[in-house]
Amino acid sequence: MLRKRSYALADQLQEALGEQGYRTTSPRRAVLQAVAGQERHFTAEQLREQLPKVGRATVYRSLRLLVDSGALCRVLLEDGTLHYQLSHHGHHHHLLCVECGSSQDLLGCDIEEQLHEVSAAHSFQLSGHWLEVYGLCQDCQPQ
Amino acid sequence: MLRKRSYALADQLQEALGEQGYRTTSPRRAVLQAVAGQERHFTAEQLREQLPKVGRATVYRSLRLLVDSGALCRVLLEDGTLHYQLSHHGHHHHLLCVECGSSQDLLGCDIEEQLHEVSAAHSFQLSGHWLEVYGLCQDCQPQ
DNA sequence: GCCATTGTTGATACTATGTCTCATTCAACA
DNA sequence: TGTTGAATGAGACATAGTATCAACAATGGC
Repeated sequence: MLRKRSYALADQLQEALGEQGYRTTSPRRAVLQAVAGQERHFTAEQLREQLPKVGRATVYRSLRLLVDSGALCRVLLEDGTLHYQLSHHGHHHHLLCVECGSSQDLLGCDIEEQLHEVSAAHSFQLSGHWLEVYGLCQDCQPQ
Repeated sequence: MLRKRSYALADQLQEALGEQGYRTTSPRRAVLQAVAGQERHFTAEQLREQLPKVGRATVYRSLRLLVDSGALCRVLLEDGTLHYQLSHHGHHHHLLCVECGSSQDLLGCDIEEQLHEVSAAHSFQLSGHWLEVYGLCQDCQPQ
């Protein structure tokens, strides 16, 4: 079931890359399947460990492709390490649990709007931003 | 004038570290003076180039001390590089100009409050966050 | 199906940005 | 002034990538 979904997702990613003119190669497919099978955010090296037959450079290149195409997003953990995560929505932020490492997408928030206002007040023309939120998810809070 | 202010600032930083039980050593003083003389955010390596006689490890250790003590804050640029910057205020965020590299502190904004609300709505117990804002400062905007 | 084109791969070297180790030095205090 | 433990610095190590380039292979035209 999960596996089935992973394959479907991998195919979908593959197709998206195809539409952008990228070729379908077997290392690429392996990376996509591994990415599609991740249940939470992961590092490039973690992914690489799961793909011993794929070259390091290829793993990194594929990750970059996926980030550029919007299928993956980068997540900055509190310890400064960069992780990757499947991105189902457009631009969004993460609620990262510092205890169990889970992450929730932060939706329905008008932070952007507020940033625009504050920027305008500083005569600053906003073009982008980076936001990560750290804390404890419901399951990790003391009752 | 600037130089005078730098020295005063360096002394102030030194004193702050002293109060926390750290010793006054000459490499440390050199780092503090270099930090105090920076006009904008800088990388560890940039600082190190200005201190050829101080060991690499010492520069990094001093930077960490200053960040921990709150005198410096880390700034994540849009290209992913980590810079440091004198921190006059408590917790705050930066408006970073992607053109000229200047940065303004983001004050008078109730992002934190809003984050608390949104987190609560997700049953998430917020403990910290990281926010950087990118764009064009007033001087770099096409009139 | 075969070939030519050109994107892709992977081994490896390199870069950037730190941290760790440990023998030596030196600031602070008695 | 002597003692002691904190601090230093040279250099090894770690992490997270990027660059190079010869070899390979996916795709499209024939």
